[in-house]
Amino acid sequence: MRHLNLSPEVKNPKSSKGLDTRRTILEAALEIFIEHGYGDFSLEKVAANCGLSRGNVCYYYPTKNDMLHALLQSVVQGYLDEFDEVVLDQGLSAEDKFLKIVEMIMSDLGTEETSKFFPELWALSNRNKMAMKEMNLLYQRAREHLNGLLAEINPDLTPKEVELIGLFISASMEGQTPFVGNGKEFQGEIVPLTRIAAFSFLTLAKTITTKDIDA
Amino acid sequence: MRHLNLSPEVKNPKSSKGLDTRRTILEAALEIFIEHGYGDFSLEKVAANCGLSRGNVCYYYPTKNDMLHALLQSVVQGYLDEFDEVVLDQGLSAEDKFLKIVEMIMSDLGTEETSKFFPELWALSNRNKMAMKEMNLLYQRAREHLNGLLAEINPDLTPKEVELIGLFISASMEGQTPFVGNGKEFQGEIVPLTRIAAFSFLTLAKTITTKDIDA
Amino acid sequence: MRHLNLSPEVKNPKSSKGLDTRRTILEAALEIFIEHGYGDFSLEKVAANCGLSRGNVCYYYPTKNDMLHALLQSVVQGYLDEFDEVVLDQGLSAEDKFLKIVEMIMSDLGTEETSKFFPELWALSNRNKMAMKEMNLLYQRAREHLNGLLAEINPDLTPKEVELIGLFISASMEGQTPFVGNGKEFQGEIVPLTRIAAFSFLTLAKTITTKDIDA
Amino acid sequence: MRHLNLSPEVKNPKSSKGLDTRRTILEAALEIFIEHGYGDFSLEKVAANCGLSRGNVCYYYPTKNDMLHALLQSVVQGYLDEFDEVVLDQGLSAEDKFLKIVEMIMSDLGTEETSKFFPELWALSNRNKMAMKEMNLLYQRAREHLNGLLAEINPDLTPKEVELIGLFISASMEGQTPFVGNGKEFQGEIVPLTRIAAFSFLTLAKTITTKDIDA
DNA sequence: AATGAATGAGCGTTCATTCAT
DNA sequence: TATGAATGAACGCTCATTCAT
Repeated sequence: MRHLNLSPEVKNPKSSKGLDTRRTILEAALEIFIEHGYGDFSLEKVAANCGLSRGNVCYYYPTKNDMLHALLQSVVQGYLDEFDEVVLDQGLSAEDKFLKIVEMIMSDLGTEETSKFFPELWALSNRNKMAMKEMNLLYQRAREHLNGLLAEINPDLTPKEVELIGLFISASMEGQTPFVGNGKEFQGEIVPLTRIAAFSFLTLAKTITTKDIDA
Repeated sequence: MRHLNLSPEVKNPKSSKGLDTRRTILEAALEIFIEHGYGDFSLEKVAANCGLSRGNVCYYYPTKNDMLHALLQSVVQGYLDEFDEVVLDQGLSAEDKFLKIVEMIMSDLGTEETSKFFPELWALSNRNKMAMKEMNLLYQRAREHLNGLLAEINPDLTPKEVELIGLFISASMEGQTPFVGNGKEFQGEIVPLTRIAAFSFLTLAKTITTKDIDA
Repeated sequence: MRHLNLSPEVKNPKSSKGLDTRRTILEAALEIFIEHGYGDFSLEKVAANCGLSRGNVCYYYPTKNDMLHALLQSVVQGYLDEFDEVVLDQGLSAEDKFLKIVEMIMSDLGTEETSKFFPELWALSNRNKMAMKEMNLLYQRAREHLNGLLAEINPDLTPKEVELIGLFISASMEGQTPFVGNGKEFQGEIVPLTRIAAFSFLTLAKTITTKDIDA
Repeated sequence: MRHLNLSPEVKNPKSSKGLDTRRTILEAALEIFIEHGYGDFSLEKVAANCGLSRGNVCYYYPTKNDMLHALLQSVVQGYLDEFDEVVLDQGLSAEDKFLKIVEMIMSDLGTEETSKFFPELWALSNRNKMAMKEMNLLYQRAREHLNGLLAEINPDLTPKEVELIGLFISASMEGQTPFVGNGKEFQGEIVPLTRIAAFSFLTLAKTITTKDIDA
C-alpha cells in the first residue's frame, strides 16, 4: 500500500494549515482502520491517535461516513497513481508489463496493511454504497490496465471476453489475500504462489478460446 | 450456503428445549451477521430478531464471542457436510469431480448469503483468533478435497506443489466473491466466469511443471 | 474466624441431605463474601463456587438477603461458641481471663478472613437492618463477657460505667482491623500492638473513676 | 466531615465551567456513596442525583474508578486541611492539642456522613489498591500529628514506640465508628465515650514504658 | 481553526428472581 | 430436592453527533 493521496478529497484547499490537519487525520484514520477494522473504528480513536480533539476532527469530517469517504478516496487514489507509473514504463513487451503488474499486486497483498485493509473494504462494500463505489473505481481502473495488455497478448479475444478474463485474473489475485502474507496460514509462500499465478494467467490468456467460455 | 449444523457446538444436548432455543438464536444470529455485518452485529439485534429476551440469549451465549464461535462453527460444519457428499459421489472421474467442486463453489459464492458472509469472515479473521481458526478449518478441508483430485489429474506434481496449486485455485475462486453475484458489479456473469475458471484451473493442473514454480 | 455454625438458621432440619447442601452453600458464600466483598457478592458466584445450579441455590435461599442472613447468623454463632469456651475456662483470675480475651480478639483480627469480613459487616450494617441486628447481637455478647470481667477488676465502677468502658475497649480492638494484619500497613505489628492494648485497657479499667467520665 | 477539596484532582483547571461540573458531580457522588454505599454506587445514580446526563458524567470521569479516585482524594484533602488548622493553633500545650484532636475526631465520627463513609472506605480498601493508598495517606497524616504530640507528652518513648502507640490510639478512635453516633446502638453516648477515650489515651501515653511493650 | 462540554443511544454483561419440569 | 430456562433491569462504558466559545 502506498501513501495516501488526498487530491480527490480536497480540490480547493483554502489554507495549507487545514490541509495538513486533514492529512494528519486521515493518516491516523488509516492506522486505526487497519489496526482495529471498521467495526472498532471510531472518531474518538482517530482523534486520540493524532492528538487532536474530537471536536476538531468533527470539524473536518462532520460525520463518520464523511471521514470514511475521504479515507477510501485517498487510499484508492494512491493506488491509481501507482498503476499509472507501471503502464508508463516504456520498452517492455505487453507480456512483461502483464507479469510486472501481477508481481506488483501479489507482493502488495502480502503486506500487513493490505491484507488487513482490503478484506475490510470488501465487507464494507456490502453495506455501504459509497464504499462500494470507491471499491469499484479502484478495481475498474486496475482491470483497464490488465485488459489492455490481455488484448495485446491474445488479439483473438473479443472485448467482452477480455473483460471477463481480466475480471477473473484480478479477482483471483485478490482472493489470495486472506490466505497469504502477514500472519496468515501461508505466510512466506508468496514467491512460489506468484510464479504459479503468473504461469496460470499467461497460459489462460494465450490458450483460451471462445468455445471454452460460451456453453 | 447450506443450513446450519449445530453438532460441533452441542455434543451432549441436555434438553431438546434448550437445543431448539440454541438453533433459533443461531439462525437469528446468522441473519443479523449477514444483514448488518459483524460491525453492527449485536446481541440485542439477535434477541430482537428471534423474539427472545436479551437475558435469555446471554444465558445460552454468555459472551458475544461465544455466540460468534457457535455461529461460525455451525456454518463451517454445514459446508463440511456438503463437501463430503460431493466426494462420496462415485462413478465420476477425478477431472469430473474437480469440475463439480469448482461449479459448486462458484455457484455458491454468487448467492447473497455467501457473498456477504465470507468477506465478513475474512475481515474478522484478521482480528479474532477464533475466527481465523474456524476459517482455516473450513478452507483446509476444502483444499484437501481439491488436492486429492489434483494429484490424480497430474501425478507428476509433488505433494508440496499440489498444496500450493490447490491453495491458488481455492483462493482464486474465493476472490471472485466481492465482484460477482448478488448486487455486485458482475452480477449475472457467474456462468461464463465459472467456465473460465474451470478451463483455467484444469489447464494449470495439467500443464504446470516444477520448473514453472521454482525459480 | 472459626467454622460456621448453622444451628440458628436450621432449627428443624427436615433431612440431612438438605442440611449438608445448606452448609455447602454457606461455606461457598462465605468465601465469596470474603474474597469479593458484599458489593460483588452474587448468587451466581456462590453457585459456581460450590458446583450447584443457580436454581438449587435459590431453592434454599429464595432471596439474596435470605442467604446473607443465614451467612451472618452462622458466622456470629461461630464466634459466640468461641466466647463461651473462654469464659468457661476455670482457674483463671478475672484479669487473666480479660487478657486472654484481648489476645484472642487481637490475634483473630489479624487473619485475612477476619480483616476482610468485619469491615464489610460494618459497612453493610449501615444499609441493612438485618445485618445491623446480627452485628449487634455479636458485639453485645462479646461485651457481656468483657463487662463481667471489668466489674470484677474494678468493683467501684457503676454498671453504666462498665458498659461504656466495655464498649470503648471492644470498639478499640475492632478499630485495629483496618490497619493491622494481612496485607495492611502494619502487617506484622500485632504482637506489640496487643501488648499496648492489654496495658492500656487494664490501666484504664483499674484507674478510671466516675469523675473522669462525667463532666 | 468537611467540604470536599478538589485541589488534588484538578491541578490545571482548563475552564471554570468544567471545574464547576466536576464539583457538582463529586458532591452528588459523595451523597450516593454515603446513602447507598459503594456496593450500590453507580454512575447512573450519580448522574441522576446531579441532573446531568450519564454521558457527561463519563466525559469527566471515564471510568467508575476514576470517579471514586477523585471522590476519595477530595474527601481526604478536606480532612488534611482540617488537621493542619488544629496543629497551627498556637498557645496550646501538647496535652491540650492532643485532647483537642481526640475531641475533634470523636465528635466527627458520630456524624451520619462520617459513620457511613469510613466503614465503606475500610471495606473498599481491601479490594481496591487506590482506595487503600488514599486511606493510608489520610491516616498517616493524622498519625503524624498525634505522634508529634505524643513524643512531647512522653519524651522517654522511642520513635518506634511512638508510632505504635499513635497507631493504637488512632485506630481505637476509628473503631468507635460502627457503634456510636447516628442510628447506632450507642447513639448519644459520644460525650462520655470521648472522656473515657481522652482519659485512656493520656494515661497510656504518660505511663507506658518500654518493658510494657516488648515481651 | 480548534476546543471542551454535553447529550442520548446503544453495547456487552451481570444479576436477582421466577417458574416448569 | 434439584435443574435448566427465561425475564427484565441495571451497570460500566463507548460512541456519533451537536454546540457554544
